[in-house]
Order: sequence, then C-alpha cells, then structure tokens
Amino acid sequence: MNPITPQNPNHDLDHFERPALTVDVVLLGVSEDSLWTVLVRRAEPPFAGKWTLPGGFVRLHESLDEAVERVLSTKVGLGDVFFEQLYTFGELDRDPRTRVVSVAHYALVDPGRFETIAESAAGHRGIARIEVPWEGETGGPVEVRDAEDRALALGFDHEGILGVAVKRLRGKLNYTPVGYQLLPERFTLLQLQRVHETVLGRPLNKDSFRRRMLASGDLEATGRRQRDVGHRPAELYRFRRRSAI
Amino acid sequence: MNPITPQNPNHDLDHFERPALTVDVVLLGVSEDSLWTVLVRRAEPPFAGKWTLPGGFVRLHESLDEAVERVLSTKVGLGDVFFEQLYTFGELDRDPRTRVVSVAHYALVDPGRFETIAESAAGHRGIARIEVPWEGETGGPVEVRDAEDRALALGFDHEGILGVAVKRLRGKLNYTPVGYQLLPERFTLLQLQRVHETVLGRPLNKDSFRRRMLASGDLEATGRRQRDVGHRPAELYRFRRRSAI
DNA sequence: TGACAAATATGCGTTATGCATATATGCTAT
DNA sequence: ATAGCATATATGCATAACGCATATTTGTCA
Repeated sequence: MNPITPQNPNHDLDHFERPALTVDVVLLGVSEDSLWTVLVRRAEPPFAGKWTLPGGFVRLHESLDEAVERVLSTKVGLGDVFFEQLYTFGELDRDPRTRVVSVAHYALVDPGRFETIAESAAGHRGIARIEVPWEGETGGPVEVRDAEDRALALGFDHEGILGVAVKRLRGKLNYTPVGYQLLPERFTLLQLQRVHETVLGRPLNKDSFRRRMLASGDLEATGRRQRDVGHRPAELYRFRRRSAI
Repeated sequence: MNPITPQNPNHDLDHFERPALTVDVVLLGVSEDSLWTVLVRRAEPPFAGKWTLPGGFVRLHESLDEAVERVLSTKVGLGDVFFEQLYTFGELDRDPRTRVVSVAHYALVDPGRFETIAESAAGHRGIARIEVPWEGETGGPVEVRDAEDRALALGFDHEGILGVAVKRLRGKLNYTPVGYQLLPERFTLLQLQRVHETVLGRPLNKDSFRRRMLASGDLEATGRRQRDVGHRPAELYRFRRRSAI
C-alpha cells in the first residue's frame, strides 16, 4: 500500500513511471451477409508479422476521440467514421514491452466505405479485412480465420477485445438504432433486417421486425423506392435524426 | 500529425510525456428510499476543499481493478465491494495541473455496509454521503446538494461522471439483476422492488415486477420469512448464483 | 401478357403486462 | 383470546405485443 502522501500530493504526477495509454479500434462492417473487421499487420516487435487491431498511443495534447480519429485516418485511411468507446483494458501483461492500458473503441462503417477499405487491403499487404466468426452458442472466444480458413492468432489481447466489441454491438442492436451506421443513407426494411440478422447471428421474424422498426419512430420514409430489383420495389427509409427534445 | 515512425517503434514508449492515468469510483447505495453516493473532500489543490469522487493514480504494477480496490480500501475503508467499469474520460482539460485520463467505475454496496460508511462520515470530515438527486425528466445534468440543501459544485468533471453512473445503473436494472448488490443477502420481493424504484426514480407495477422477477430464474426462495413486521411476513429470497452453463 | 419475387396487408392464437379483486397470515391492541 | 390491521399472495380479465400463417399488391423479366 503506497497512498498518495498529503505532503506531496503531486507525487504521482511528477513520477514518470506511469502506464502508457493507447486506443485500439474494432472497425466493423457488414457485407455479403457477413460481419467483417479490419486488421493491420504489425511491422515491428512485439508480435511482428501478427495481425492486430489498428491502434496507437494517446498523445499528450489529444483527447481519446481525437486519438481514435488519428488512428482511423493514419492506419486505415478513413475519416468521419461513427465510433464509440467500448471498454478499457488494463491487465498488467497486455504488452510484453511495458505496462500499456488501452481504451478500446468500436467503429461502424457502411458497405460503400467498407468496399474502399477492401480495395485498399487488396493493394497493400499491411491491412486486411477478416470475417468475424460467430461466437459459439456457448459464448466461447472468437477464433479468427483468414481467407484460406487458417486460424489466425491476433497479437496482444486483441482477440478478446474483438469478442467484447461484437458482444457489445449485439447488445446495442436490441435497444438502440445503431444499425443504421452499417447501412447506406437510404435502405429498405429488409436490408436493415439482414444487417441485424448478420450481427446477431440468428434469423429474425420479418413481421415483428417491421412493426417494431416502424413503431420506434427512428425511421422515416423517403418516398423513393428501389429500382431494377426484379420484383415489387420496397420503400426506401432513412434514419430520422433524433430530435433533442 | 506525428505518426509512430517505423525507425523507432518504441518512440512513444520511451517518451515521458504521456497522459497520467487515474481511476475514479462512484460508490452507490440505497437507504431510506434514496440513492446515495460517497464523496471525499480534497485537501490539496486543485479543487482543495471541494467534494470529489474517491480516486487515485494507477500505479505501474497494478491492474485497473487493483487500483479501484486500493482506492476503495484507502479512501473509503471498504474491501470486497462489487464494482464494474463505467467509462473512460479523456478530455484535455479535466485536470488543471496536467493531462489526466480517468477510468471511471461504479461500485454498489448494501445498506449495512453503507451504514458503516455513514458512521465513518459522521466521524471524519473528509468523507460524506450525498443524496443523488433525480435527473429531471429531461435528462438534464445532476445537481448535487448537501444535507443543508446547498448546491455543491463537485471538483473536476465528477458531476458529469456521477450522472453517467446513475444513468448506467438505471439501464442495467432493466436487463440484469444488478439490484441484488444493493441489498443484504436475504430480502423480500417488495424490498427489491423499492430498490428498483429508488434507482429508477419511478413507481413500478407490483404484480408484473413480481412475475418478472420470479420468472427470471435469478431468485431463489430461502424458505425463511420476515419476522416482527406487524403484518403477514413475506418470503425471503436470495439471488441465485448464475450457473455458468 | 403471364410468371415471378418480394413488398405489403390482414387475421389470429399465444404470451406479457397493468389493473382490480379476493384471500391468507403474522402481529398488535384491547 | 380475539378483532382488526397491514401487507403478502393468488386469481381473473382486458389490452397490447409478438410469432406465425395467409392473402394481396406491384414492378420486372421472359
């Protein structure tokens, strides 16, 4: 026990032996009825050559949000992305170099933007999109596999962070309209349902999904309809900006 | 923009100009149909004399959970308390001395333990329990008042953190059985309902509350009943330890 | 012009919820 | 000892939400 002494309240402030602070970002997108995330390959030790979540150290003069925006811009080439804080991981052995505490975030992008990441991934070798596997019904740990279906051991504790992010997103879908961040501006009810089903990993009842969504007040009919779909076109909706009553 | 250079990947690790890291704890308890929290009076600048959440710097060799336990033990004299991480606050101007990022937690204690804190508060002048006001229906900011009903400006951004904690607890009550952390081991259904009502700030329907709780599978009848209550005594329940199936 | 596929609408049984009412039971005052 | 009290507990019912099945509508394509 080593309390802050009243004699020197700034004891800890002057002391340089403090944990380092990072942000890590779980970037998620839905495409082809699968949930994908974006990983970057580490060039340097520790975990050189391993795939990890995009992340970086928090600078003295930037907020956590600014650090996330810098990471997304620098490492993935994205700006203006929706993200929220997920959880802060502070176990002692997360990083073999030294003590590092990481404020994890999850970010959501629509299919169009995710496509640009996929193209970027095709060009560079240091970035990849990986299909997020279902957690087993048991809620076991996520096991990531690459395009050739080889098990992929992520660096640091990032596999655990990915699992927490997916779990959080699934929970959020049940009581917030966060799904719209995974869709283009205009979308049909069935597209929205498919996104929910993809994230949740289970089929949803079409009628009650429609009723709930329309009753929620979060959706707004645009008056436009689908085109060239080979069947009766559906109404296109957009998410209503929540009035700040 | 000052990216981590591949030439020196440990650039930031070696650099001492990193944010300081603290934990702050919103300690909550229910008593007399009110929700209370525990504040400590700061002895030193900044905010000397102001009331703040108990908190402290995270040491290099302790995890976040260990830091919280140390803070609860050192500043409030409590051990073995239920707590969970709340949110990490990282705005630039939180602390006038230097950049400080705080991982906020909320902790819940039963009335018996809260009573010991209240006694301790009566003895020492550096600790107090404060009734948490309802947020208005508008969800406006919490305004803290002391026992003499004087407005109390908390130090740092702790008023905001308190508001987030109450909001989180209210949300959690709707889908998890956290309420039992605010009760003694054995309790009646009406006591549990009163706790929920106190936290949520609104009356609940007795019948559907009973039905939901009994159907949830979280409760277990102990076979014992209340004593000396001047009316028909109620069954005493305890929370069933969730099997890890 | 008709087949097709999905959108949209309607009906209905099941279940959850809110409310009202009736009965049970330990304690207390007389 | 007993009547009355306050709350626990049980039952019934109207309403709303939900899952499921079925019918109808409407662009597109062969």
